[in-house]
Amino acid sequence: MDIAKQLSHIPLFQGLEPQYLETLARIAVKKFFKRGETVFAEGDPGIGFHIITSGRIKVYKTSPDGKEQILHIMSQGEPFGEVPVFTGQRFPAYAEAIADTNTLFMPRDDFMNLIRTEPSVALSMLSVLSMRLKRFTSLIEDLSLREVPGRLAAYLLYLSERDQGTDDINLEISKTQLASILGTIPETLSRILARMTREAIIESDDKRHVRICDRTAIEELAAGERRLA
Amino acid sequence: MDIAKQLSHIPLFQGLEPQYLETLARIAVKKFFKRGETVFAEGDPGIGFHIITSGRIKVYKTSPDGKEQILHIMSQGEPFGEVPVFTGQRFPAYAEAIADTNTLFMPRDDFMNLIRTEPSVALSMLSVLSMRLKRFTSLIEDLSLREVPGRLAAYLLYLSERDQGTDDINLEISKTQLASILGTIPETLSRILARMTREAIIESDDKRHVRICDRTAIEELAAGERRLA
DNA sequence: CGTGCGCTTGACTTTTTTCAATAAAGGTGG
DNA sequence: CCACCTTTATTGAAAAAAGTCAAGCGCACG
Repeated sequence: MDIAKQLSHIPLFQGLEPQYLETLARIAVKKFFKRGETVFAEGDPGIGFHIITSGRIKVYKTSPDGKEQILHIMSQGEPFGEVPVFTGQRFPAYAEAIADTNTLFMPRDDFMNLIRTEPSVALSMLSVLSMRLKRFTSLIEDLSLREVPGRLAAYLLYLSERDQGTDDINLEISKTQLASILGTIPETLSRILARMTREAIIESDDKRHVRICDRTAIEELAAGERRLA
Repeated sequence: MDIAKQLSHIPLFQGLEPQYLETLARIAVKKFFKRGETVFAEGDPGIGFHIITSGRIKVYKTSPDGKEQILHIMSQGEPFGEVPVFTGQRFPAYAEAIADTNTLFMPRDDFMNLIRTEPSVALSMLSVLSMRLKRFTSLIEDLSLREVPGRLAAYLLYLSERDQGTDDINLEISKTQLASILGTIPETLSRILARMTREAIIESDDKRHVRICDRTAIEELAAGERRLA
């Protein structure tokens, strides 16, 4: 597919004039990653960043003994790996394809040149990084100030809201990965889902799906006004 | 003092041409906050950001029951509160002066105009936000993958390194605030400092000072290769 | 048709928090 | 300069939350 056309659908480049899209299209490199493949590792030098055109990527940290904390899961249209482009340092985390994924790779130097001549791209990128800081802020708040049931409740509300307030939530990821997003382990998540089911707050099958039965209870859990028995 | 001169010392504006410094100086507004005063609250609209010229600011989140997680402590030359400038949304956290503090306040619209005409400022700001993302990444890693002794050890190493590798570390903040940075409570921190002292890894008096006695042990704790008895 | 991975559950351990009490330090006003 | 009061730090005992280890189930995939 035509790269310029793909680029024109990326939020980061919305409103960019066609001539610059052409420039970008010339410098962008198509890449493909098989499910399970590592895109970059913590400590790798960051010579550019990726934009996802299809598939899904998880960005995560690991502990010496193998536990994993997912920082975000990125899908179509989202850029990732930009931090070392602007700090000039190395990747602070790992990235791995959790589905077969196509990306456009933007080499650092070319992209920096574009930014120098095209302020709207700089502003878009500032917005992207700021949104990400905001999300990290929430994640830190969750990890530090809430217990796992509260984090789970907040996450379910977030997914529900993103899908127009539906009660039928498609997790889209495995429960093991959900545990890693919530900063816990599968056993703990499993137990808490069981408790919430027992209290008729949710229904949960094993098919990456959760149904909210008592939204008020979920909201109270997320707000810390309620606890599970 | 002359605002343009103050601005010329701010890393964010290094290398900016004098004419732009003059422009900035005209739009910047001097502000003063007394120790304990709130600079902004979570949810406030972000009509601009601050740059610290003297003093110290803590940026933090709170839980319903009053526990507090410090996101960062900012001092001279550092900007804070930029996120809503670029997201167009509200402040995602609180900011409070923990010492008498002077800032330069940069109104959003004027600053955005500067960025549109001066790419070097945009690049500086991208660098600032990227560094912050990197630090948040570490904080998330700490909170999720390490226990409190490991976090404390990593923090001590960070402070030591920042001060040219000295063994005599000046915390500069109260132990209550250190606990809040580490994502725990004063009691837990106190106990862990006591255990580390008992094992002759550190010496800790109550005067915002810690001395590293066994650096290897600290490094092993930070790397998760060792645990306290 | 088995092998493996994801998920669940139970029993147990570890870590951290909570609650309470005390001690020490620092600032304020007389 | 001292008494007083608030804040900060420490310690113990008990409770709660989450993690570890181990076992078992079921479904998907080769």
